[in-house]
Amino acid sequence: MRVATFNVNGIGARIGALLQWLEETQPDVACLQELKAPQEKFPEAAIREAGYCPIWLGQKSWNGVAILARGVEPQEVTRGLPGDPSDEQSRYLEAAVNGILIACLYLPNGNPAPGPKFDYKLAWFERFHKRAQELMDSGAPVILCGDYNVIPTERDAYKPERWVEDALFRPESRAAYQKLLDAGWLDALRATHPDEVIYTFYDYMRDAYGRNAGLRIDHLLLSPELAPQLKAAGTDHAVRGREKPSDHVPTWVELDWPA
DNA sequence: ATGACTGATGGAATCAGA
Repeated sequence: MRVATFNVNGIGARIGALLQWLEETQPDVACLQELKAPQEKFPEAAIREAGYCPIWLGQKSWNGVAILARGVEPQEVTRGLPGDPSDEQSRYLEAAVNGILIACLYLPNGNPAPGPKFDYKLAWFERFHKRAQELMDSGAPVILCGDYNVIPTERDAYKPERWVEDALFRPESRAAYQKLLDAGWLDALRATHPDEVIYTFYDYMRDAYGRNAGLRIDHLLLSPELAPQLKAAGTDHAVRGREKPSDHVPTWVELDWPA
């Protein structure tokens, strides 16, 4: 079973590239972030024609997440990150697919830091810690995947010294990510590629992709129950080099699990 | 420190992204 995550940076602008990628790689589950579309503008028909059943949480202009399952309806578990009813940003969805609990997240960017946006990021992270622990305690096989907006370590940035003051790389952000790993979640890409330079984001500006000036900020974290089933993980790097690409690269895990 | 790119909104210029 293959589970992928892809920050599409606008489902409207990216529908062609998304359908091509789905057709080529046939993930069993695809988690999408940054739909940048209101609920009613999600291209449900086109995605169903491609063989995928979607659930989604939209929002005008910004954010927005979706979970697509190939040939089966995702069973929605949670809509929106629990813990703050006043939070109106569409950044979190959970669904069960083939007996695996899939959490799709788009963690706040947090810049500029310090400031209210960084405070929101850290508060969001705390709520996420709480929810992640509940899921782990349930004993179910779980994948937490999406755009974490965290550069975990120095090897995950092309020039780490340029990011030390940035919300993606500040000590608070890294510590919050590390806390997940300490709790027992497995960073699937790093686990399967301990020393490799792997990036999942390239800025549109100054030919970042051509210079391989990237960041690794999209992550798939496996619960201890699921970790032994990890067979492979990687990125669909070439997708970033096509016409009208997202600035993020699709990222995936392959699990020894019946699809 | 700034700018360059891109998408959405709204129908120009601005915000947000990372």
